[in-house]
Amino acid sequence: MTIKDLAARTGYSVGTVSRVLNNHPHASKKARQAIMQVVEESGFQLNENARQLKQQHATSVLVVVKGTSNELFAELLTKIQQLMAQTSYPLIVDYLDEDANEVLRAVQLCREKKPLGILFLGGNSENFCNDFDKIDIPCVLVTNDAGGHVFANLSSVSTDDRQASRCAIDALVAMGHRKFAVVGGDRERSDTSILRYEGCLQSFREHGMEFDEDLDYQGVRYSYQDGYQATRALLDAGRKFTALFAAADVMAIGAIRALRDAGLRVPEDVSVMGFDGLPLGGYLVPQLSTVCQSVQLLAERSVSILTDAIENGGKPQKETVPFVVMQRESTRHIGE
Amino acid sequence: MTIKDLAARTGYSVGTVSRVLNNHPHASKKARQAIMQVVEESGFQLNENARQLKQQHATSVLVVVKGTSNELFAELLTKIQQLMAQTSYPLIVDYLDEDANEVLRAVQLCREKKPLGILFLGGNSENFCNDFDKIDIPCVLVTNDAGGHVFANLSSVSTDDRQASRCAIDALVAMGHRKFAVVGGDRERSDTSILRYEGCLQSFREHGMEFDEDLDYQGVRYSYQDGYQATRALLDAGRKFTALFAAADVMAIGAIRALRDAGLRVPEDVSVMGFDGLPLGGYLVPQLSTVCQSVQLLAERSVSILTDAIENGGKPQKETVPFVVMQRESTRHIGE
DNA sequence: TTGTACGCGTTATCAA
DNA sequence: TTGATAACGCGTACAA
Repeated sequence: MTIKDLAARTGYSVGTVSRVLNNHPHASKKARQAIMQVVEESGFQLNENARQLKQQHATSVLVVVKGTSNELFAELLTKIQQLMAQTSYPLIVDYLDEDANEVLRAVQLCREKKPLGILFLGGNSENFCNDFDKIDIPCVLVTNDAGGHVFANLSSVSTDDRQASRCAIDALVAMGHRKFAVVGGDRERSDTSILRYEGCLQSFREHGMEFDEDLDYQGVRYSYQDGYQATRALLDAGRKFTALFAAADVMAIGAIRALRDAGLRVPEDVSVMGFDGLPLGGYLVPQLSTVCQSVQLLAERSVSILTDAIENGGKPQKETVPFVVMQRESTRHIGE
Repeated sequence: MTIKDLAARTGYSVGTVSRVLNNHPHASKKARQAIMQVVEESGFQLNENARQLKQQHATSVLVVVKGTSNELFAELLTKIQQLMAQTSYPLIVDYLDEDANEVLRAVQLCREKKPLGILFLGGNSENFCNDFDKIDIPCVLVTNDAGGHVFANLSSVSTDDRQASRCAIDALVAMGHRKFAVVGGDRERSDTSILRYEGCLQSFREHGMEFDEDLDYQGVRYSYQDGYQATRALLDAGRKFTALFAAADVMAIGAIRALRDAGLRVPEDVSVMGFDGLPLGGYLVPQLSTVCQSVQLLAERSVSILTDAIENGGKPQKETVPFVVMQRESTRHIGE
């Protein structure tokens, strides 16, 4: 079934059929009705390949997800899909390994799929520096700040990671904690990890607290297992701390298990604070105290900025969305 | 950059260029070298749209994922991606809402993307009955049994859900439990839920135990929240039980929290057994006892069966993969 | 308002 | 082994 058949069946020409199908002007009401009638009946659909070959670009929006088992991104993606469902842009989702180069992948996908815009869920600054100039469609970096870049087609929507982790530490300090351990990401390669770490340091400094950057920090991957092992390493090294800050909820969960395996109770012996605000955290025993990112806002603003850029050539925005430090059961006040 | 340019640059014709690019015979070594040389230099890539328009089908495999926040499927997908990366088939992943019709969606995607085969992660028997005859490419239903269907292009790879949940209950009975509650899925609409429930009933019957199908069973969605609320409902209704079986780990986690909020300890007061074997379960306090599905085997067999069907016209298979009942910390022996 | 005809980049058929 | 050329299904300038 092609527009040719459709033309034959309705007595109109392919030109008219095409115009009707694309809602172009210059088609009579009568033609419109007659053609749409047959379309409904037959469930006809335009051939996307022919269409894109002709138009030289798709009508779709691409989502590049970095890291394949990331709860936060999964949630974000769900929200984004809901929002995009209200537009006419089909969504193409592409998953990458955590340490793959998302920008090069995007360049390739641009050639293949010719999307109208790209949403990056996670990303590495270095990759953007090196190769983003090869991309010329509107893009939004979600959960990462693009502040350092000057590209005319790159926006970003993120939580202020530095500020957020600083607040988290501040909150723990306010509860009387003075000795900390931090389980975070790779300080060399992950922008997010660097910012969250810097936030910690800033708070430590302001409160005049000691922190051994090598011994009290563990830079690992964002996973249950790495959170577990990092905490174990801290304990094995004999580090003493009353509070542990994990730069992601999944690591916090691994950390809690490691503490418990070492005979320590949470929060009685050690307070644990996570980062992200995954729904899961609210069902754990103890409920996880955490820095809650607003998935809703992150998704809404990203989609809004991207569609605006696509449709109206909107200028790139660098936005930050609010966060909340949630004190639940895995942290507690300790005596002076 | 098109094959025309490539032809011009190398002095050969588009025909020869196309043959070289597709590894067809009848192209001289010399031509091959000259052309590939320029391809390397320029990073040329064939236009996928033109290609598929001409060939009338893509070279890709489609994965239809039912339910957008399903940990098990997320894991499965990761494994599948790894396995497929070793083949030449690009993967197209499509997510659906839990109660959308995956078969109709697949029919639509077949028209749009013309894939070589489809992997269904989750699916509803009824939908397959009604509309699967509209699909004529090889398909594999993963985690669900297609035993009831006779389609010549539908395989399945799954855990024997009935048997598995029966074993889970058997294990709890062996630990001395006699009063049960079950938090499962919708018995009306989800095949998996029905099978897991039937497995429970079978074990109850064999051990001559009482179970009130209406009062001791909660049919809800597979989520933390629904697990929590279902358990709460059981407690509010005054049901007494020493063991709770949840048909999914996520529900078990919600259940444990609900028990604890009601002042009950796990496993001292109530033993809780989940289903799926998510990695997360091993890091919880208490570690979750569960029926562990083999994600590895599920993925391997599915991919293997699908590629065999695509490449060699292999006949449809209905396979079952082994499971393990893992006794960890959320279940315990109780006295007679 | 409608119809005709060309070209998008590729593959495949047929001659050479 | 190669080259010319006709499709594939669609959008659109141009003509009517």
